Amino acid sequence: MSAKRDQIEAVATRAIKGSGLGSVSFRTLADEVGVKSSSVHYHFRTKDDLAEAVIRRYSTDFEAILARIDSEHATPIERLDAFIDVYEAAVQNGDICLCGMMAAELTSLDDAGQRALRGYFRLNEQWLEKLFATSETSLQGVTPAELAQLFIAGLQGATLIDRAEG
Amino acid sequence: MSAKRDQIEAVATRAIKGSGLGSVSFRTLADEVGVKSSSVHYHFRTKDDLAEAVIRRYSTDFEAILARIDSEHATPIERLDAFIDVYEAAVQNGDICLCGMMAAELTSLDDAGQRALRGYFRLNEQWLEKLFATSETSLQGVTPAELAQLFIAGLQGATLIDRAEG
DNA sequence: GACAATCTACCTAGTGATAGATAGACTGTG
DNA sequence: CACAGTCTATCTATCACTAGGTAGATTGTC
Repeated sequence: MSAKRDQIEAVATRAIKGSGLGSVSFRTLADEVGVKSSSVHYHFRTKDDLAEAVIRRYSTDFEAILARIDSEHATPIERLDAFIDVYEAAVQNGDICLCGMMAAELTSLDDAGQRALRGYFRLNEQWLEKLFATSETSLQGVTPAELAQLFIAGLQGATLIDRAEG
Repeated sequence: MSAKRDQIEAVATRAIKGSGLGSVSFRTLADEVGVKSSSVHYHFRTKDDLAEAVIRRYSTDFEAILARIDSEHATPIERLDAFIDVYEAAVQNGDICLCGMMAAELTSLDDAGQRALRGYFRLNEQWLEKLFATSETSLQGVTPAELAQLFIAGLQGATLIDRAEG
């Protein structure tokens, strides 16, 4: 895993968060990193490859964050607080979840990209679902799975709309 | 307001809902309507103009829906149900809120477009806020305005993620 | 020398946008 | 009524530019 490849992924991630995959080109990417566009193609054969790699990286990074939360906090409530803090910190930072951004561009992703994106949301949901299941809190008739879905939907929607409204 | 212009707006709206403003071109739009791209430019001088017009139209259409809900339903609970039904029907229909879609593309909109988009979300929030304010239900320490924001964030996020997960 | 990484130089296809022309409907005036 | 002028809506043709992608030469390092 070369350093340049990492750098390209990082720059691409930031750019996509800012204005979506559609407005990120091999040329602008290359310029920012300081190489030629063909060099970007060397590391990521197609734009679909780039998109998938960026989602995968984001997903595994997030997985690590969840693991850290689990190890640092014991109770469900503390863990949930820590989870929300991650999203809130991003919003405060003017940052948007990469995958929330790309959910809007879903149809312009190839199969592998769509699968990777689904993986990220499932990762979120399953973690939250386990959390809600172990918690004694139970709202009338709402399953932990439903609650988990509701939760990330709220968070993702909030980050998007927050930026639109300021 | 010519019929062709209306038709172009309608086709553009559907296309943007499907895959965003970025993947809608004057040419594809023109082909679908059955005219030349220059004729689309006649009605909408720039792409920014087109985007703004589409958002405005969507917004006023939605305003009419809210007015109808107000006139057809008396109690806050019934009105809220009717509101949710609108979003749920859209999701069931494989449809995504135009403005939720464009919230992701916010930065590629010009000032007028961004203002129009903000207008849509404010329209939603203010309607919901008034609804929650008149309702006797009050969660501990949550203002009607906050509740309204939470609510559309959840709905918007849900429509986006629903499509990603199926 | 082999291999990884980067370059130069190019291609094809598509973009938003503009210029200039034209057919037909509308409008005001003598 | 008739005619001149004007407006609407569309066309053809083209612009300058950017997109993703590719072939082949060059460089540097083990």
